[in-house]
Amino acid sequence: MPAAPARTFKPTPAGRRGAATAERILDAAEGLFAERGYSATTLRDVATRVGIQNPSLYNHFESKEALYAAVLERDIGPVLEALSEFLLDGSEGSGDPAQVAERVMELLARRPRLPRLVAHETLSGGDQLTRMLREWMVPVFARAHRMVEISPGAERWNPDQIPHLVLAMYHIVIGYFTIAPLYEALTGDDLLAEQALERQTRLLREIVGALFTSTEKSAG
Amino acid sequence: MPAAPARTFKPTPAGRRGAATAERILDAAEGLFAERGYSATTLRDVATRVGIQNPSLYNHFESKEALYAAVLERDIGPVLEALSEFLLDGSEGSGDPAQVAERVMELLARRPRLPRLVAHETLSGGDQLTRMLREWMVPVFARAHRMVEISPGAERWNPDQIPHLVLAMYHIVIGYFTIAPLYEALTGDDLLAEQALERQTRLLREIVGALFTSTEKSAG
DNA sequence: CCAATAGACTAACTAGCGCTAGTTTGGTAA
DNA sequence: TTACCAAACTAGCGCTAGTTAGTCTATTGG
Repeated sequence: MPAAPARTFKPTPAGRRGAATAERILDAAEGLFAERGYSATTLRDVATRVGIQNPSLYNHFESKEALYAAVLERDIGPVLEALSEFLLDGSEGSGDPAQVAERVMELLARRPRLPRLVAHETLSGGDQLTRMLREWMVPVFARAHRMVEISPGAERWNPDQIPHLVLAMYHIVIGYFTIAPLYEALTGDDLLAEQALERQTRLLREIVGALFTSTEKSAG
Repeated sequence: MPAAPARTFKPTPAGRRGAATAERILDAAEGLFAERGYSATTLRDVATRVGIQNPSLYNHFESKEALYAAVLERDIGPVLEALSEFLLDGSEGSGDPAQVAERVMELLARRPRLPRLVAHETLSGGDQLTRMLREWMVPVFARAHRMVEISPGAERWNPDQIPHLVLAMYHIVIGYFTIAPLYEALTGDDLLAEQALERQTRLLREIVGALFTSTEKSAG
């Protein structure tokens, strides 16, 4: 029996149809939190989107904060899991920045709202950032840092530039998903469409390739 | 009533000491809006930071929205002006992506809260983005797009990848300033310190150099 | 079949928001 | 000095937020 993860919220055991409603609530809340951020999202909006009255939310989550935490956990959990699995299992290219970047794009493309949630958090949560985010962010960046250090072409960079380089790659990826709604509003193009996502993945591959390869090209 | 009293026209719309207070209000509001975003910032917080009572704000700004608009305008205006001046006057390197990027870094380093304001806007303002932001964002991106098209090494990119490339550069720059407070909270390092800003500028120069140069190096 | 209960509802509370009204204060100019 | 007025203050209104209490209903296990 695998150890149950620390179930911090969910006051009610949630019966059969209750579990389904909880899921719908999470979907609605995810969308709204991703669009507007925590404080601009009201529970009445969430409830309306679900099609219930707002006090009914309390049958499934004990507070707005708990709902928010549940949304984050549901989204971040699988991504982190898949990512660290990919990184740890020593499968081909798990140490190659380009392939890691590609994998991240793949994972986020399936949860395109997560980057916006993270962006809202990193914007508003300067000091009091969600514990969850703190917990994964530091190790993930540390790992990326190490990966860059041992990548080909690392000698091009000053050691103290590597954190900046990692941040830059992070922002390219997160920023892309984050700006998608605005970009569509301004230009009409959907950055989350399959074609656009492919373009972005290809671009990312080329950028990483251009930055993490010794100046002479060594195709493999 | 006639009796138009001599009343020499006022140099400032607000009285002498009033103008100074308005400036302090703008400073305080800028900080809070940049930290927390619009809806998470209360006028009472702003007033407290200024050291006055919140109704006094209405002696200087007619509403929260007006205050917010004033903050944005005060920050964005000079940057846009300086930037378009640099781009239009045909000074050396005004068509060189690396130098433009450097100039942008310079401008933003002097107003490090502006990127956070913009980030909040682009995150929350999907549909109802501030008019101001809409007005500068599209032309700025269009100009960047054109610059990339005619830059050396443009043949490396598919035409439909160029918008993505521009976005990527945008996100590297904006993201850097945006994440600074969080980064400091997590690592203790201040990304807005002079040294760090220099490192970032150098990094940006190298990244742009690696991406916007024909594969063979042609130093000039 | 009935009692238990998950899960919806309505009603309403409290806190805090943006904002207004009316008053006081202190510097400036006649 | 005195009149004026920008700009501060205190008090509080109306509204909406998150949250709680209590009720009704329909599914379900014994």
